[in-house]
Amino acid sequence: MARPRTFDPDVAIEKAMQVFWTHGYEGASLPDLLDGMGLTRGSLYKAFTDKKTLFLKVLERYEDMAVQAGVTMLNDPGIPDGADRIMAMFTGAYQRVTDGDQRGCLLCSAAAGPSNYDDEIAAVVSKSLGTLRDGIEAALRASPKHAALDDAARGELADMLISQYVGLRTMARARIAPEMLRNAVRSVGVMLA
Amino acid sequence: MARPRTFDPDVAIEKAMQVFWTHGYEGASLPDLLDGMGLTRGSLYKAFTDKKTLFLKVLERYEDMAVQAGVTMLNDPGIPDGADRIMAMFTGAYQRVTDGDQRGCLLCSAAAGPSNYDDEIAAVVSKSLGTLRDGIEAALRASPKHAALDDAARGELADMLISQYVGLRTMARARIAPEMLRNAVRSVGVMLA
DNA sequence: ATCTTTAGGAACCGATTGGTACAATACACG
DNA sequence: CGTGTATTGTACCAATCGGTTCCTAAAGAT
Repeated sequence: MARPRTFDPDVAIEKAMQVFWTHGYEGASLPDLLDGMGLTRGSLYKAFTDKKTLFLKVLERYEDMAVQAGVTMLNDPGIPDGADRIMAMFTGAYQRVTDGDQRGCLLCSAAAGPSNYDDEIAAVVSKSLGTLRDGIEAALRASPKHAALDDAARGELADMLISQYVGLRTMARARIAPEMLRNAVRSVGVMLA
Repeated sequence: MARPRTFDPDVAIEKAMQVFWTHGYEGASLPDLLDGMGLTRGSLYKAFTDKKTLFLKVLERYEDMAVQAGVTMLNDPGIPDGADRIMAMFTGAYQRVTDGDQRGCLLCSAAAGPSNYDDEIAAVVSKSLGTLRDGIEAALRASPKHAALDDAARGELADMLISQYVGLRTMARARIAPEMLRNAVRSVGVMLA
């Protein structure tokens, strides 16, 4: 019909995700995004409406990617004990820091930032964190030690663990001493063991 | 010598703290601050140099106020068991949310935001979180159940608890369902009991 | 009363913010 | 081979950003 777009919206969102991840929502300027995405204003606004809409799309993508990866890990049948899967998630978070990634979690940064005054962003953040929480709960059910707990206690433990995860990744972004993060993870391991 | 200033720098910083607390560092504009502090540009820049310097002063004030209040609570001799003091801190954090304060923790927001690219801010954040962590560790020593732990294990537990606290308050800012926060706190209680 | 020193306030600064308008462009289809 | 249609890129927009300048008002010191 007409001139086709020369960029793939999916990879554009992927690139936008990287920009938001490092700079945060408010910290990422239009030039930052255009630069990182490799397109111009006209294309961006035509394809993604505006900055906030783009960010919401990025958050959805983050959910489809990072959150789902976490849930998959939490359901990994290759690790028989669900508690071990949870620990894999925590040690993975610590591993990221030692690998030099100190951007933390996009979701957690969004939680601490714009979600406080923007309902739509807050809703997406809540939903994604809920998804991860449910993954943790399912993993707990697949752990002999925690399968014995009653539903309420197990649910509360899942809530605590998701909160622990948010804290860990938030502190990672603040460049807290890595040993502190490692120790926290270790202590989670002791608790779950 | 000369004309004295008509405002108290201490209360000005206090007011600035409220503005930064609700809007975050990047989200708080100069007009926001001038409005909230009740003074004009000339006075602000004369007294506090610039926005970032003001924010650093605010963070110090936050440490002197909120963090020290936490540490005091963690050392409260009126509560014999240190674990109970820690629980008082966590239930207090939850209480804030049910009381309608969803601003979370200024320190945690700073951790998720500017501390990622600003060394000075990151340093103050780390220091304050470290202070709180040490308070938790001391409280653990004053808990019969945890006094028995070896130093390493107790220190790791303190690291985990401060991370838990950061996560809790970050999620509060994202307006996560309050029951989730309450459950997380409950689960911490189970763990420490 | 006068001098000195500083606070206060408003006008102003260039840079940057997110967003828009529009003309040039390039492809698909008749 | 036009022709229509959507994309693209650029120029531009008002508003706001954090910060500076400069003049006046005010008050303690002498």
